[in-house]
Amino acid sequence: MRDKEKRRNDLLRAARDVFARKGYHEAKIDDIAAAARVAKGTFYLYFPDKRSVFVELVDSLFARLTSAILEVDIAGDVDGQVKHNIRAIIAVLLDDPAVTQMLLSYTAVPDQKFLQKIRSFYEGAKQMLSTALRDGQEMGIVVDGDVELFATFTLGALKECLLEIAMTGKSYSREELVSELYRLLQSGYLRMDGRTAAAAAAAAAAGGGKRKA
Amino acid sequence: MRDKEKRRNDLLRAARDVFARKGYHEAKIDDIAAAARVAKGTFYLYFPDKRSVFVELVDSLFARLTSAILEVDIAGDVDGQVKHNIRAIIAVLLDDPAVTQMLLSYTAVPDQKFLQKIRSFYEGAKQMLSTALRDGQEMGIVVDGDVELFATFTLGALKECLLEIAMTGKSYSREELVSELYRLLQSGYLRMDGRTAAAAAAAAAAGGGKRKA
Amino acid sequence: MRDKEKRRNDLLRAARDVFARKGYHEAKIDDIAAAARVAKGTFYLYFPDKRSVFVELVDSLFARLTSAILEVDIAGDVDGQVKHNIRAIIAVLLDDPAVTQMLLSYTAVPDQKFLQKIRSFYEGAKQMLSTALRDGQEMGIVVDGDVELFATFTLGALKECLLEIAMTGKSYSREELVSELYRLLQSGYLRMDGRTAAAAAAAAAAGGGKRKA
Amino acid sequence: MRDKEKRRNDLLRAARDVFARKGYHEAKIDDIAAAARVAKGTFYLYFPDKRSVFVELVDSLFARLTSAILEVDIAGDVDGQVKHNIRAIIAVLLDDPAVTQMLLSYTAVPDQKFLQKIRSFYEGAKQMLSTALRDGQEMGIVVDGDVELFATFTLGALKECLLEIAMTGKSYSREELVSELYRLLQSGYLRMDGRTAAAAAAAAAAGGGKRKA
DNA sequence: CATGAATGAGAATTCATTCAT
DNA sequence: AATGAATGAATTCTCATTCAT
Repeated sequence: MRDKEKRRNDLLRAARDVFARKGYHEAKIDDIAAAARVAKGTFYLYFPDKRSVFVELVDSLFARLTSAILEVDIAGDVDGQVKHNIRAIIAVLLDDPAVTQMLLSYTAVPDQKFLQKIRSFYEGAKQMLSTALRDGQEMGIVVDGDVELFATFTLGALKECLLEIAMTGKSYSREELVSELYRLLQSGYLRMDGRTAAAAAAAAAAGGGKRKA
Repeated sequence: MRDKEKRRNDLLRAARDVFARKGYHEAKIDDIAAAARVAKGTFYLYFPDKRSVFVELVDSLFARLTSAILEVDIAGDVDGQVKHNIRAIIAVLLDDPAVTQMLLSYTAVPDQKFLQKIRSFYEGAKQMLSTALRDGQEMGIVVDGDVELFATFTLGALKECLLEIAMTGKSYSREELVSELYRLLQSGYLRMDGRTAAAAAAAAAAGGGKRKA
Repeated sequence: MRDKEKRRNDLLRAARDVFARKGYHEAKIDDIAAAARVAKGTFYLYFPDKRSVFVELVDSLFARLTSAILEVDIAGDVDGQVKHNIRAIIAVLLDDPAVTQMLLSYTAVPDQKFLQKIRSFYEGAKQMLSTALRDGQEMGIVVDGDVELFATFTLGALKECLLEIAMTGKSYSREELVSELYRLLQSGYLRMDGRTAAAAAAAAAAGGGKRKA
Repeated sequence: MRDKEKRRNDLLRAARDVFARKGYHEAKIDDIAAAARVAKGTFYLYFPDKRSVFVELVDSLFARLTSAILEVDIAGDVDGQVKHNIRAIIAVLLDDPAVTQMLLSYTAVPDQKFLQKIRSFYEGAKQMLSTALRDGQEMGIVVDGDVELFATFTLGALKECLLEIAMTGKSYSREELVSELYRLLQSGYLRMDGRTAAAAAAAAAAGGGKRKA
């Protein structure tokens, strides 16, 4: 049992490395098996096919991302909670730069169906953010304008930063990164005079907060 | 004579559509030939191999992008020039959403070498922007902080907007888009009091202005 | 008419050169047409297919060889006639080294069927020679032994000499070559005391003489 | 373990037969695989490509030929050693008539580079022989004349004999063949009065003896 | 007649997946 | 469970041949 689990993880890790290094199509089952030091056939004892390892890797990153993000409680220390979320996202993604790269760069995706899945993830994030920003506008803490454009803008900025780190291995101190990103969000399109509203928008911008009226 | 040119364009267009629809690896020569309503062999009369069509498509977008951008003359109407550049970039990319998608999403790139090329393009853009922002800091019109991070942030935002438009076909009026983007740049990390300085930084943000003094 | 003939010859010559330079399979119709400075389609106005040009080239060499060789008249100057035949063979083959190379080296033959044809040509030559040698043995001017082996030996020697000349372009003076070959034939397995018998065998060795009891 | 070796040999043998029957270009991987009763892909588990099987077949014959030939020691029983070499060459070539055919007839060679290799093999043999004959002339046991021509003549004779046997399957008793060939060499252009000198030249003619003093 | 663009059958090679050991 | 040899569908690219202009 423990052994099976271990072997499976070995394969996942091997696959992740090979995918990151060569991209999905250039990564051969032979490469993955070799990297995991097992025979090619063994791969198929743990995964039904090539596609499924890739999907599992990205899905697991999705999942970690989702569970790392805390729902923001407006009654509490919003500022801190937002920073926590940013910190958590960064931690999750930077802990797995190889998969982050796959997720963010779209590079080497198994097929159109999977690409669709990634897109809808972003689409969902964008929707959440847009809604939060629209609320912010009503509260007067977000400047007038097309909130969907604002959301796209924000998401793109975040993606690019994380992608660069994942790809170049450039190592900002995480705390530095968190505060810089936070500042950019704040001094960006936000014109806040109260911390609550700012937090609401920022939390949304961080990608995972569930708003509460 | 004219016929050959036309046939070549048919093939380019067909390839572009199939690449956009299926991604590089899923696009088979048969698909491209079928889309162009010619036999498979005909494809090879116009292109040496599959890779080269893809490269040509993206290269030509690069070229159009490069030639569309005007060098900003600080002595003149900087504001207008910057807006012109944003407008030009948008025009070029939106005129060819399929290839824009390939360029911006990195989706299914033929090989590592080509991926390198795209990356170095972005790297170059980021460098230009960073330098401009650093100068802006000296002039006091850009807030203190890591300019490379600012640059990454800005580029990502721009890419995401254009990518979304390219992929969803969402049709902002171009003028609306230009002014929103411009405003986002301005009200972002920029803290300007004179138009010249703002223009300088914004021009750089637009990706192509060469600063003078 | 004259024009058609000329164009046909241009193509034959072009094909010969390309075949000699690249071998049958590497020689493309495009190459031949280009060498003849005509369009690819034109080739097919003069030859039904690729194979047929090759066959025609070799067949024509066969024909020239056959017609160049004089039947030896035992009553006359046998010595001179034999030398004439050797001279003629050499002249024919060295005048067309490219095709000689094809014929002799078997290099790049269109298919098994054609190879068969070349083989049977040699087989015939060998049979003629064997018969002549057997007669020579009866007359006591050829040493005892396996005449077919002698014939094979002789033919091989002749082929190798001509092949080398055709391939390396080494230019013996033809007269020198004739006398050396003649001497080799004479001082080889022949042990003659009368000129008649020697002539009979030598003529046969030269490949074309029809014996007369 | 043993199985892999066996499968590899099956493929080599199958390839050899198909090459001999159809020639290099007409031999398709499908044919070879079918002859070995394996799937097409299996071929590529044992050989990187079509060319390499061909090369391996001919190279291995080269190697067997080279290792079969003993350096002639002039102090010993030269006559016997020369006969041994002739016998060895014949044994090697007749044990593998299919590959002998490929080697000797040049039939359908994979490419120009490979042709070059075969040619340089013969060129080397010719050079060795020429040198030996030149020395023989100085010793007065080889008639005056162009030694390169003599060498070419000799090599051609040898090749033709072996080729014929390989192709027709004509089965001389090997011993008969050896003595006939030896006699032909001796009673050919050689005019010897002592056995040593004769042996020296003959050894060279046999293709592999290195002369001493 | 000449042209050369178009064709598509055909070949080599790859690699995900299967399965006997 | 593990192995790795075998499979063969799938894909790219070639080039002799055709045929509309």
